[in-house]
Amino acid sequence: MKDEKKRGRPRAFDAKAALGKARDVFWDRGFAAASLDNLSAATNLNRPSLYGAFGDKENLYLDTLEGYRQDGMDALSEALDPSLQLRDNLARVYESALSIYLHGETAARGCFLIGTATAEAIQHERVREVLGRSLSDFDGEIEKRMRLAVESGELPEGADPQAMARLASAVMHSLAVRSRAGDSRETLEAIARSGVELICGRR
Amino acid sequence: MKDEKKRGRPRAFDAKAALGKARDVFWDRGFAAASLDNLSAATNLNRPSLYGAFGDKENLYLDTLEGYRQDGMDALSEALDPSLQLRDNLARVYESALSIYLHGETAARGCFLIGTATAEAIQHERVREVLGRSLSDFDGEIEKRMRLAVESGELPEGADPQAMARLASAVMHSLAVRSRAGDSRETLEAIARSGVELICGRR
DNA sequence: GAACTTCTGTACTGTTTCGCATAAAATAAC
DNA sequence: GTTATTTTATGCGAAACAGTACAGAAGTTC
Repeated sequence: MKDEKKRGRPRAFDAKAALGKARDVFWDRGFAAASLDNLSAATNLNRPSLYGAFGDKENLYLDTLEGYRQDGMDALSEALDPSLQLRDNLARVYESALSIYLHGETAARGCFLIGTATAEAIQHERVREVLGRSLSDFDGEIEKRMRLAVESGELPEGADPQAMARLASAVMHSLAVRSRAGDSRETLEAIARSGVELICGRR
Repeated sequence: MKDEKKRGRPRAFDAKAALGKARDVFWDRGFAAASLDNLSAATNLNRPSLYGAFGDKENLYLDTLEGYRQDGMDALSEALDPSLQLRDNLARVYESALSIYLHGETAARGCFLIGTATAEAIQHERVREVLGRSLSDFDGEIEKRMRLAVESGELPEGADPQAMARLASAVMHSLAVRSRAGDSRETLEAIARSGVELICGRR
């Protein structure tokens, strides 16, 4: 499927790597403030190459958002390994999120989606669509794990898996915002810990 | 203090009203995508008047952020009336937030700070500062109420007021993001309700 | 090897951007 | 009324912007 040799001159760059570089530019500057010159410089691609591969700026941005969403869902599924306790699952979810948001302890970038797509969501319907879908997919994946936890007795019988999942997500949304606002790793880790405690009960 | 008649030609506009109009533009479009033409049209002010009154675009934006922060703190203090139960306090906080975020049921704008300042926080240090201060002031105000609740026995003795306050804020951060992502009022109200339940216990 | 197809680099276009220079208008102080 | 001071309106200007035309380069297919 993907190795059908297309004829004509082949690409001299790796589209996936270029998307990653472009994503970093959007992540730092937001969609509106990122210029095609910025993107061109970061990817080492001329504007015509960018257009040829990804379409216009909005399309390129949507592609980076979609990639981030996918990566996030993969990390989430991994963190929610049902052979572990729910409290460990949640702790892993937050830890994995923070490792992305804090980006190596130094510059805090927060969540790419919440940090940049939120701003564009009003004016750009397709951005709002990706953002909304990302949030609800995230909720849904956690909800599945919550449902298991109710069945297995990890959570009390009357607990509402959907509500619990949304609150677990809420803690992550808060980490996303706060890390971009400059909060320290210690503070964020403390919030994650107390979130786990509140949802799963004290050990 | 404020009525010292300055000489020279007096202003033909109400600066506070103009700030409100400018804030609406930033709220919809974000800082970077809002042009001075947009702002000038919305406020009915020429660009030189805007510059004279508020300085450059970033300064104007910072002023609108600061005003929003103030309004938010006022609304928060009012909602946290300590003669009511903590659970009613929180419910009022979320209700008041949603009334702003949803803006009359139709167009969901979310939170002005979280929806727009987050995007600029990396590149603009002064924006990050206002955002960080807003978040921590909010936490602090709720924490005061939580401390009272522990003293009065509304919360169990061992409860950590700071942690509880940050989690209460987290629910609001999530409402802020989700409303801008297009979630329905019903969904958001359900999340607010289960947040109150989780923090204050079932009735 | 010839023909065809696709990609890359340069350079361009027309628009939009922010911020300001300049001059006229409106008030206060004298 | 005159002068000083501040605000308005028009409109400029230099830079940045997104997107593309075009020509040459680098492959594939036959």
